Amino acid sequence: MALIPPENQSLGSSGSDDPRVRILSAAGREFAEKGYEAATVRDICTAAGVNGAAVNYYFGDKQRLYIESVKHAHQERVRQVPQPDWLPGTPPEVKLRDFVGNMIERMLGFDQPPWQVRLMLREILHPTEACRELVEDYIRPHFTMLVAILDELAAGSLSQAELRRVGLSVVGQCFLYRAAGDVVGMLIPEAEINRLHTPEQLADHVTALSLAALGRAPPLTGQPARAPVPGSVSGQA
Amino acid sequence: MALIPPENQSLGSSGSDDPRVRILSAAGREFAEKGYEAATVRDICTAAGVNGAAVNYYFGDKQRLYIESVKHAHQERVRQVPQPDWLPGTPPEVKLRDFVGNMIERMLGFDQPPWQVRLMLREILHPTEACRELVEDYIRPHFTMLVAILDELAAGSLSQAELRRVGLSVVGQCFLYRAAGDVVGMLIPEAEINRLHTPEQLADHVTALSLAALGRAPPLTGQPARAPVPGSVSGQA
DNA sequence: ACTTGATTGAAACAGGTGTTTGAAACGGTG
DNA sequence: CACCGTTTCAAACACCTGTTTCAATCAAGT
Repeated sequence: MALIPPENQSLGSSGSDDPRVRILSAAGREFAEKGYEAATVRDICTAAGVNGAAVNYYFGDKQRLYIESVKHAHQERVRQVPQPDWLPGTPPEVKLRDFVGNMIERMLGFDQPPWQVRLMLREILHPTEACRELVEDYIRPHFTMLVAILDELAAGSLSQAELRRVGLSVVGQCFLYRAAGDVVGMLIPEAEINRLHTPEQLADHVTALSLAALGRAPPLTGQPARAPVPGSVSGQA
Repeated sequence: MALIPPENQSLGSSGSDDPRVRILSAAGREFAEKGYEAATVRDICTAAGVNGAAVNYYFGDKQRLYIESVKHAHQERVRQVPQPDWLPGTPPEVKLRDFVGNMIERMLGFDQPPWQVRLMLREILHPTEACRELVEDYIRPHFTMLVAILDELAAGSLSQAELRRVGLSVVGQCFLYRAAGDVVGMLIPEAEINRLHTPEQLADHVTALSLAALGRAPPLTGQPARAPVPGSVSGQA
């Protein structure tokens, strides 16, 4: 009766011989596609090529298997797409473009397995126990980096709270394409999607819009900023 | 054997006497909270105060009940928060602020039951059969209206494709708060959430940022637009 | 009051779920 | 080889699911 599963693997081998990682990988795919309830332990084991009792042997529980698979996918993702790193003195405009491009590539990149992001997306939309770890280890560092870039761009003229709001605006623009990609595909003509909504084009668009909003690039219309219409916005406290 | 359920209700009575709407309402709440698979017909019937066979009697199927409950929630939502309508000659800046405020209120408004939006959100993230109807009846008209407002703001200097991209940027900023609200709550200090992330403040922020990006309001930093740094963005074809 | 149709009710059904069991196979070590 | 803990396997176990059944109940219509 070895209830405590062994931990002594030489690691690194994300191949196919270790039943643990085979189960984790299959579980991630299955959970991402069907959700927690609809994904069955039997299907996962079949896909992993192991016996139905293996998941309980190695993970004890379906719930703990789910949490482990989320963390596994997250770790794989971090390994695949490392955070960008810049030489000192790099202009913040370039940093923003790199950051946005990196985020979009990580969200939409076609050369990477999509199920890992889908799995994390589920966790973001409907948080469970695994979410807090995901935020602290993965999302918060990225967001902090984005806020720092925006701080450089604003040159101290915006408070931390305002910077965070702008950061959420940048993230939101990218996030929509991943989370509501199917609906976006219904709203935009297909030909336009293929031509103008590539990861590169989207990164350019989001960056250009954000820089223009911060006054670090010309407005999208090309026109100079006009005084706002009398009875309109700008109703801040 | 009346397999075809009766349709002849005098309508309007969203009260509690009609078992049909009682089931639809309970089903919407349940589906929104737990998802399609995890929500059980038994719990729905218990919550609705009807017998377990009623859902099959009135809707025939769990799946058809789900579709009907999505449509029901959507119709309720449209009734509760009608689209804004403006007098001719209203400045587009005001229209944009109204539109964004309306969208955020519909997504985040605290005075309304959140389960309807949660249900539609599930459908957007993981579309099923009910999604297409949702897009055509509900989302596309709103998006078309937004694009028209942006067209006014751009004064013809942007193509339809560019306008659509800007529109998605506007929607994405709002969408993030609804879809990833829990994660946003983890990233932003709680005091800041309560003070600066009210629907009103968010609408002001999104509008100001978007107008600034279009050159119809001063940049967020207050600084005028500067020429972009040499080797940076703007790498459009 | 009687009939007729629509609705409700409690119980049962067939199927699939996560999980457990106990024995068989494996792989080193004395 | 015999021994050992570790790992695999097929089968079974409760349990819960959506759905059906069929008798009881209700609300007019005549």
